[in-house]
Parts: sequence; C-alpha cells; structure tokens
Amino acid sequence: MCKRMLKTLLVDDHMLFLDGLGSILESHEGLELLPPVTRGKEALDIILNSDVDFLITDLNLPDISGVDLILKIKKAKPEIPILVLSMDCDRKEVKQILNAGAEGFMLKIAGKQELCKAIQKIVNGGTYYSSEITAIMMELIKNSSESNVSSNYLTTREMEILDLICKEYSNKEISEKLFISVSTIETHRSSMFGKTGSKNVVGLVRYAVENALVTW
Amino acid sequence: MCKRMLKTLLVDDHMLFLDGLGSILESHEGLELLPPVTRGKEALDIILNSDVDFLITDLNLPDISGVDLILKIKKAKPEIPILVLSMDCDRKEVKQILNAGAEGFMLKIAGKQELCKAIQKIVNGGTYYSSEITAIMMELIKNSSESNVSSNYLTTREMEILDLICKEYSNKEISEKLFISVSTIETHRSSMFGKTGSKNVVGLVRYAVENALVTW
DNA sequence: AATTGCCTCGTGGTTTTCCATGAGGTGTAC
DNA sequence: GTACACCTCATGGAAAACCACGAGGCAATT
Repeated sequence: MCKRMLKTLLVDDHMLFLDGLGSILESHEGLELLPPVTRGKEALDIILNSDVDFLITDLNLPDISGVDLILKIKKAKPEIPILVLSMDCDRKEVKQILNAGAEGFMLKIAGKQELCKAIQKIVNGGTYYSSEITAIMMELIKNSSESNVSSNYLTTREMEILDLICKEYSNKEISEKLFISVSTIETHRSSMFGKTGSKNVVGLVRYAVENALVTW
Repeated sequence: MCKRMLKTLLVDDHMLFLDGLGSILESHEGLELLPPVTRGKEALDIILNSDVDFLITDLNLPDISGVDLILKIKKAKPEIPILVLSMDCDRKEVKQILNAGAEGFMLKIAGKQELCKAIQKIVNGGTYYSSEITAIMMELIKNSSESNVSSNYLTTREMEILDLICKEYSNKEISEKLFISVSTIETHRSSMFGKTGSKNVVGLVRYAVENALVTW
C-alpha cells in the first residue's frame, strides 16, 4: 500500500463548498489537494500545464459549462479521472456527462461517506454513478427510441442562457456573466423563439417551466 | 473570555455541503455543532423542542422554503440569530429574508474567512450582509416608494393583466383586449414590479407561477 | 473535401419595455 | 367628508428587446 499521492484538483464556483470539500478530503488518504479553483478556464489551464491526477468538479461553473470542461480535459488528457458533483440533474445533463466520459457523477445531496466511496472506486480505475444518476440512465435507455423525436431541443448554450433569463438577467447582464457579446445572446434568444414557438421572453420562461428546465 | 459554547445547528439539503461546513466550523471557537439536518421541518422541530443558540441555514430546502423556516423560528424564538447562506440571490429573496428578520445573509461563493467574520459579528449581537446583498438592498431602497411596505397582494386588475402577460400578450395587445390605454398597463406593471420585487416581466411570470396564479 | 450543427459577432433598424412624475375619477370605510 | 385604495391616463425619455441579415470559426460527420 505505498501508492503515490494523487494530485487532486477541486473545482466549484462556491468558495464555501470548496473550503468544505477541502476540509473533508484533506484527511483522505492517497489524495494530495492542489489549491482549488472557482473557474473552469482556470482549471483547464492548470490541468493542461501541470500535473494533475484527479479532478473533482462542479457542473455549474461561471465561465464555461462543466460539460465543456470535461470534454476539453478528456480530449487533452483522457487519463485523468473526473468525478462530477452537481446540485441537481436532468436527463440531458446525465446524457452529456456520460457522453463526455466522466468516470463519476453524483449529487451534492450525498454525504461524505458516499463521496469517499466514489473516490475510492474511481482512483482504482473504476467508475461511480449514484443511484439518482443510474435511475436516469435507465430512463434514457428505455426512451431512447423517441429521444430523437425531440430534435428541436435546446442546445447546451441555449439552456444556459434560458436559465439566466429565468433568473431575470437582462441580455447585457447575461453577456457579462458568460463573457460573450449581447449580439450572441440575441441570436440564441431568436433561435429559441423559433424552437419553442414563442413570441417573446415570456414564452421562453413558460417553456422552461413546462419542461422543468428551471428550478425556482 | 469564558463564553458559553453556542449550540449551532446547520441546515442544508446537500449533505456534502453540510459535511464541509461542519469541517470548517468544528474548529471555530465558541461553537458547539449539533448534528446537522437536511430538512426544514426537522430543523424547526429541533429548534422548537430543544436548546439551539444559533442557526446557519441554506435557503433552498426540499420541504419548506427557507423564508418560511426563518419566519416560523423568528416567531417562536426571536432570540436565536440566523445566518442564511444561499447559492444565488435575487431581489425577491433579499427582500423576503430581510423582512423575515435574519441576522445575516451571504452567498456560498464566499470563502471561509468571510463566513467566520459573519459568524463573529452575528454571535456578538450584530448583523452581517455580504456585499452582494447590500448592493441589492441599495437597489431595493432606491426603488421603494411605498410598495414593499404595504400589502403584497395584487389587485384584481393587476392579476388580470398578469394573466395576459403570462400568455405572451404585449402591452399593446393587452390594452386592446381590455380597452384601456397602454399607459395604464404600464402603471400596473410598475406597481406589480414593486409588490413582487421583480426587475422585469420575467419576475412577474415567476411570481405568477410560484403563486399558482396562472395555469398553463 | 464538403457538410452540418453550434457558437460566435456585427450592423442597423423598429418596437417595446421600463422609469419618473403627475394627476383625475371612483368607491369604500372610518 | 375625507382618507385611502384602486383604476385610469399622459408625457417624455432611456434602455432594452426584438428582428433581419450576413458571416466567420470550430468540431464532428460523411
């Protein structure tokens, strides 16, 4: 049992959660915690330019989407195992995360015991998906025939923007939060109008509510 | 400095966050951590039936709303200081929390230093609101003529208009349907903004959804 | 190599919303 | 009989949303 310490990077936009996670994991054997980060791009930078052995990340990051982060990492350094923690999860998220190739996916409602179990399995080359996730996986498999019917579904970016719209963000505020121009937001809005058959932002909010894309 | 240990209850629906918070705070002097809970009703039960000196709670709880929790506690045991932690915050939340009488309100993006500062101030009889919160407070004050003091209920006419707004009607369309001028609609909208603590029409829709004023 | 989907951005314009302010009319309640 | 809540309306201006169009970059697919 003289394993090398795994350099572990924690990513979450909530410092407090990060601090807490750090407190839990610093006593976890085999892990050497790197200074945690709150932004996806920061994380990406560190992973690409230094030695990281293990990544534990939140799904909701301020700058880039968690899925994007995973995709980019898996492309550059597929050997680094990734454990994703998320507040909630819906079918699309699960699908995206699994496709992106994350080794683990669990919710933050889990306790530290479950977290440790997940880490254990993953660092030993396995995978861990919590029961909530596996339940959704079942559903996805069951309904995989009609899943392509909804081909006019919103893209990741569109959902992201819709989420902010539902939080009363103006286009300008969204552009500042996502670091893209107002034009882009407008383009996304327009295409969402088309996809959802809405006339204005109210229609989008309605769509979001009906499809449970937003949790208030 | 031989203060009594303050029996502190942590409430959050995410076990992992709870565990983390526990790790951070167990070394905090003066606090004696009670077994944390994930449900609002559980918290309420404990607070009403045993000795709790300090409450740190999340705003998004699975069973009852965080605001409800605070209101109920403040009604029964107003002497217990409450620090609210939240993921995000919008005007409505801030307004509700402040009205409910919480001693502190901060975001989870804060670090543990800020958390400790907040706790320090609060247990010494003070209050703590993070910069994000105070910024929103400013906004609220700026835009409060009389609205947030007086009744929060919408009038019949306002509800009627809100209903049409939720059906994607523009002000012009509403004015034609109700045979009143666009100015009038705007006046109603404005006063609804005040009453509901919204910035724009999305906030109104949200209010309508939350209060089941609209059936889609 | 070409196509397709997604994300990005711009220009220039119209329409709508939002805001501040003031004010008249009605009915109810004290 | 007056205070108050409600509904009505206007002016005028600033900000934001909406629309139509074109277009380039990137990555995956074919």
